[in-house]
Amino acid sequence: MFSDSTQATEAEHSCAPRSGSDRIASLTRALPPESIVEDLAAVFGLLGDPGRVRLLITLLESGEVCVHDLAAVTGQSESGISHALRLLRAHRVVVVRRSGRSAFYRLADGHVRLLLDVALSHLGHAPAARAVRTDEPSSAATEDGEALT
Amino acid sequence: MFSDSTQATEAEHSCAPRSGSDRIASLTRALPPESIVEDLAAVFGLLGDPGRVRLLITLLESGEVCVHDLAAVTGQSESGISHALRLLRAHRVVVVRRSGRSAFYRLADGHVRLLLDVALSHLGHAPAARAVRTDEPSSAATEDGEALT
DNA sequence: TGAACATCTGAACAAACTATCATACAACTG
DNA sequence: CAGTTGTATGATAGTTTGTTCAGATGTTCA
Repeated sequence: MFSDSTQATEAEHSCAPRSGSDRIASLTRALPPESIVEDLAAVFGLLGDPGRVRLLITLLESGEVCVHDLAAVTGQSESGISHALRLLRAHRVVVVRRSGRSAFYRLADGHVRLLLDVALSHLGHAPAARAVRTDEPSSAATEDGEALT
Repeated sequence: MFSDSTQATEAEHSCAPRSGSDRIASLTRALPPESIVEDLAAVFGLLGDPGRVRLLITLLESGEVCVHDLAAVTGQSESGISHALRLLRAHRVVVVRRSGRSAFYRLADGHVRLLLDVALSHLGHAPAARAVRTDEPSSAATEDGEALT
């Protein structure tokens, strides 16, 4: 886990020249190696497309689905689904089981469910697909979120 | 949470005409509304860039950092950082506190930490920033992951 | 074997994004 | 007040990404 150091150097922080070159150095050192950062970004990037999100949620709900059905459910072309699955496969997000001329895909592990749930709770929506909690009205809209013009 | 229904209709699944139009219908119904899917994808998309990942990890480690220092730590231009922060702010991933001519940013909530940790554990790396386990050599490469040519 | 089927792949184009530069603005300093 | 500093913005060029089409591969069945 990333260490939880919310104490920072804020009080003495000047942000002007010499704001804390040692603090900058230690923060820089704390960054993971670039290869890991890139892997992280790549995995998140995979989830950064509505079509792939629908695809993954479908797999989440049903366990194992073939390409043809994934296309039907998510409303995308079978070619598009195949391309998407290829990317997801390469990053071990999904695994395939082939049987005859069909290919059945499922999630490789439980991480995706967790990621989607955490992101949903960030949005303020309840993490469930159907049981969407509409309480906790719009606490999110009262904050800072200026809608990019 | 998304319901965990790994039992599916797999046995009877034919994938040929009439593979289970009712199953397809029910899976389609189970998909969240498009607006939520798009919000989900948007948030993940924000994490799908190495520069923004470094930025967020820095905030994760230090609590509150000004734009100038974020640029120094993550090795990006101040303009680039400012653009990135604008996007993150719009999606309520970070919040800003202004003091004088400086702007101090911090994570809006704990979700980001969770997302990064889950994604890291998916990669098979230890979730820590510095304590990167280099054992478990390439167990990941033995699976299916065909490296896109 | 030949036709229908399920999936996969490569190439091409449009759309979206990133990085960069120049500049604008507000706040502090002298 | 003029100059400097920290941050924010707009526009642009260059790259990446998603989508689509055409076709390739491998499977089943008559």
